[in-house]
Amino acid sequence: MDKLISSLIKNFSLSNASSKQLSDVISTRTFNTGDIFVKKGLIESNEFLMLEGICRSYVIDSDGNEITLSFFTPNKAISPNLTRTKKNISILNIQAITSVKLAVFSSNDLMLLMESNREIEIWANQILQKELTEKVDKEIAQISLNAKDRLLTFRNQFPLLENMVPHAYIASYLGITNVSLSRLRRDLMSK
Amino acid sequence: MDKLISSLIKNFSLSNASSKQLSDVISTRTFNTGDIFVKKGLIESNEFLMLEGICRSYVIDSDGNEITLSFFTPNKAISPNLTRTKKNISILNIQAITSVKLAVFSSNDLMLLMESNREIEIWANQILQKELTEKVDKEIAQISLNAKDRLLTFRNQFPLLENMVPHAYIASYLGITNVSLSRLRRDLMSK
DNA sequence: ATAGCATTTTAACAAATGTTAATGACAATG
DNA sequence: CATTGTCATTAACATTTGTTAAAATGCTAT
Repeated sequence: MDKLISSLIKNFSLSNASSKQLSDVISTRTFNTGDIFVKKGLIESNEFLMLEGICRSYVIDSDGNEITLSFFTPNKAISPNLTRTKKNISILNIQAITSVKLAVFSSNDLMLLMESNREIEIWANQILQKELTEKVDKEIAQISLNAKDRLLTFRNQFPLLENMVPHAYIASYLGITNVSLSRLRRDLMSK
Repeated sequence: MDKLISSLIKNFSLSNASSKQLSDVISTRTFNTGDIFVKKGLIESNEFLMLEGICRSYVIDSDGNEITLSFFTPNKAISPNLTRTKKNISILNIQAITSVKLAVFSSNDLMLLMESNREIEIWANQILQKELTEKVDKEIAQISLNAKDRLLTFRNQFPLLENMVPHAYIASYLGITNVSLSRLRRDLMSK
């Protein structure tokens, strides 16, 4: 548990004291490649911090296709519960796409800590606002950039992902087909 | 102010008592067509409820084009402050696209009321969650539907808007050009 | 009413992206 | 080490969407 505390301090920018408080309500969990640990339609009341591995959130569209909404990499928070539930029911799925290690704590415990610890309150609100501005940025990119520029933006944001996760996940994240992604990769190669 | 209270009760599903409490911190404001009353980069700490007219939120992309992110119609809340600011600075613009009448109150007043009145707390959280799920729905539509189906979805969601606001606003909301919108309108006519 | 301006539509063509199907690369398995 | 299955690439063609420019329409202020 010592390692968790130092990781919170170093990678999630929390003070020593706040990390200790948080660690009291945190447990760590591991999942295997492919595990879906948040499921659309089920009650969900936890928060997650990425320690190791890669995850994605996704939904199924009206044609039955999976659409990746976000990727999560180490030392980032997974979207706050508030932004991915409706009446405590999850509106999306979250899947481990490598083996992953997560810090897990209940939204309720976090709420209590936020009330008693100003630093944790600020920290949690920063995570929430980051999530929201990322959503706006993604929306603007999706509307104003063509597929090639969206891929370049993606590569910039997630330099390692393209070689680590199935391209189908990336294609749906970019709003294009697998075939188009492959074509863009070739076009960008030759330069 | 009586009219405001009855509007809150009827159109925003608040109880009589809660409406009264809210109305104590609410003032109404009117704006003219074209007025930009929330500006990107400026401090912004108010919440808005739509009473009359139509508004939109928008940003300027890297090519200098305006991109409409949302439309707001009567008896709906404008996106909560939390979702459109970063460190209390607005990340987008909000503009009246007809003459509008709004109910305005400070985010801080709302926070205080939420702490003392459980019903208002639930009401405000519902507005926030609705905003967030709408964002996810929009993202899914943008990725998984072609332009024609996005237009049909838009018409379903805002039956009157297409005849009331400049098509350029709608086109950027749908992620297409004005010319494409006009073409789709013709294609859909002939059926 | 009309001149002037902004918006919408139309047309012709170019570019981007989707669709389908075949091929290639690679890892897992018997 | 052959076989199978999954994923990525390629090719050919179809469709959608973008671009540019001109024409039509609508709106506003004299």
